[in-house]
Amino acid sequence: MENKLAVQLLSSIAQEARLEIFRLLVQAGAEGLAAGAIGEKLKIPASTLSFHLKELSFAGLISSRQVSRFIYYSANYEAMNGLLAYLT
Amino acid sequence: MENKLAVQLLSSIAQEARLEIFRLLVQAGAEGLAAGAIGEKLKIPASTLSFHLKELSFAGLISSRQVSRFIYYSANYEAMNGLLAYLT
DNA sequence: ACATTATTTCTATATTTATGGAAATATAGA
DNA sequence: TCTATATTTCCATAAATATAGAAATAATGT
Repeated sequence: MENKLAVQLLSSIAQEARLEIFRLLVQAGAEGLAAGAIGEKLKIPASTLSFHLKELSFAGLISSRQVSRFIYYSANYEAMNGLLAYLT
Repeated sequence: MENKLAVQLLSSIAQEARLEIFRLLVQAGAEGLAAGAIGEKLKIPASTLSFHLKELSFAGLISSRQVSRFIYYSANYEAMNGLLAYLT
């Protein structure tokens, strides 16, 4: 992994809301959680949440899939493991 | 470890210059490196470097000790390990 | 087609963080 | 004490990031 990529991954979770979101998604497991459920659980306004989800997605730490009108987000363990490996 | 503390640690290395500094100090081992040597190696102006070193110190990721006119900085492995543990 | 619900994009604004020159401070040798 | 060198603090400025309301888009069932 390269420095810049590592910084991107780190930046994406170096933020309270995003770290909470990520950890919540880790707990949620493979099925993940719909955006609305995340926002409700963490009390984050929809547009703010969307901004953070985009950041995490862009960094590759989470992925999403559409289920009817909902968009389910789930944690990407591999990306996180890659980061941990780089830091060690 | 608590969320806010983790964010603080993450923020301190979620920055290109600081991640480079930290990694350089990990390589340097227990003896560490003087501020000037770090700045020279990484081509960072003194005042900018000082700012970043303060950030890393504040987060507890590095520590410093004075040796004559030099200030040697070294990596704090424990802090990093604590962070990694939290993220896993 | 319409109404409903979920999510995102747009936009402005606020806040935080980074940068580096100049001046100040600290340490030590002559 | 004077001088040289190392590092930090001060300061202004620039750049990046976060926030959230309002409007737009998307998906679905009726």
